[in-house]
Amino acid sequence: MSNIRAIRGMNDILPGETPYWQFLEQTVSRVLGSYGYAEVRLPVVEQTELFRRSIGEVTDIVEKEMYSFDDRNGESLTLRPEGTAGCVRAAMQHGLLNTVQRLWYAGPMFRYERPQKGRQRQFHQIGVESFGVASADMDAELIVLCARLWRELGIADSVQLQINSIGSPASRRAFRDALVHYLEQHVDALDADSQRRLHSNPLRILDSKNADTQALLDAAPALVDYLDDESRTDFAQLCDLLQAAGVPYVIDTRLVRGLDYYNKTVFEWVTQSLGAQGTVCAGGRYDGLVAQMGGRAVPAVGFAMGMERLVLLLRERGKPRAAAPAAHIYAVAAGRAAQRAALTAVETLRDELPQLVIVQHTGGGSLRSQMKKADKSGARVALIWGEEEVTSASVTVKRLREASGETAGAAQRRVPARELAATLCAEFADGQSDEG
RNA sequence: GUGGCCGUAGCUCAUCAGGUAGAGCACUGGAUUGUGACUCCGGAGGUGGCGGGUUCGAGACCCGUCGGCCACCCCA
Repeated sequence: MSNIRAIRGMNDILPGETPYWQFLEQTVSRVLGSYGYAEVRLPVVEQTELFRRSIGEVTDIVEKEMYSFDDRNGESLTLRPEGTAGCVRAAMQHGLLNTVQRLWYAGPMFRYERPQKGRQRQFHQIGVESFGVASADMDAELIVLCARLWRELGIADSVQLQINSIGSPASRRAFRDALVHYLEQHVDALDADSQRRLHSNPLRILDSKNADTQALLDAAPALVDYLDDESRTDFAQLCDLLQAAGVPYVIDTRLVRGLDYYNKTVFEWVTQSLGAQGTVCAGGRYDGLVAQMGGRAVPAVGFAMGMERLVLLLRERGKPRAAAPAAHIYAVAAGRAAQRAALTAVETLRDELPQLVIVQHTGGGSLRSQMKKADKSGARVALIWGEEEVTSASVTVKRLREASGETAGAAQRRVPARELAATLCAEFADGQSDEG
């Protein structure tokens, strides 16, 4: 085996996997489309500055996880670590923000992290962003949309919704100061990671996994008590709408988000069945980001789903509905003349019966070995061309998966070439095209 | 960046007190010079992740390194 391997944390998605991805992509595209969201396709590379300014200088992503490099002209570029920044940039650049915009995108993101279950260096997200609506009914729309998506994907039982409000920047600042003030008096009781975060990113201490730290937080100032009136009423409205829509949720007052641009509503869909990386979808409001990037003040909400994590859930739930189609027909030919006849006949067949999956044997070999391939392809019918068929302008049609009990005589017959399409049409008329 | 576990054929794994590797599946040829599945016979495929050390001798022991998995951190 060659020394050249895929980069750590950047995985190949092989034929056994792609049906799950296709099912996911098709379902997402359909559901989002039905809510009036339009797909955008954005560059994978952006100016490094874009991410520094939007995600936040002191976040782990910007500090140590970005794949950055200098372009040939010396400009610093970065493989996007998340999608929102680029989406905002594109919307601003092309003047899409004069009206309400509902957008979505899907694609690879890059973060230099240690791989583990549900986490890799190149991973894929589906992002959904809404611009221009400040009220909580928009937040509700996004969450309800998620809930529908989980139902369509068949994983609704596996995920749980957690929501919170982190308030306006001003109220969060006030809370932050109070929290730091409180924790500074208990520094020694904090775990090492939380001590480090105390001044860099104190809000993150709230969702520390350390039990002692969590105990300490019980007596700490609570984010809820610092919320501004607007955040409070908007959050109440969101809860009310979710209730009306029948979407269950739990309020997690310690839920915060890692990226700087969030405000007000934040939410996460989490699962128990993915190990330590249980967040399958997360997002929130980011009303200040567009202005911060130099645009008008445009309110926005959005979220991102981790496709690898969703695929893991789909796999747990068994076969996807959009499986790769097994071959219906395998075409076999012995000899040069037969090969010519087979190729042209099969091409004609594809014109006449485009819904059939026809695999044409290539690579020669004995008829026997070709038939072995036919069997392994999973095809229900083999078409056989040999000398006799060529001279008599006919084809042998052989059933490979005869239901037990049927007469052996029906298993194989020779039909005139011009009747082939009609014969196969009848053969597959039951509509049961295939089963993996 | 830190920690734990692991690294033998394409895949799943085995072997032994340290004495130059084996099975199943998959692949392939044949048993039927025009026909698959079941069965039978044969074949190919491994520098035992890589490098060093101990030893008369190492896949098995030691060290290093690379890679994988999981966890911390962080996040989708």
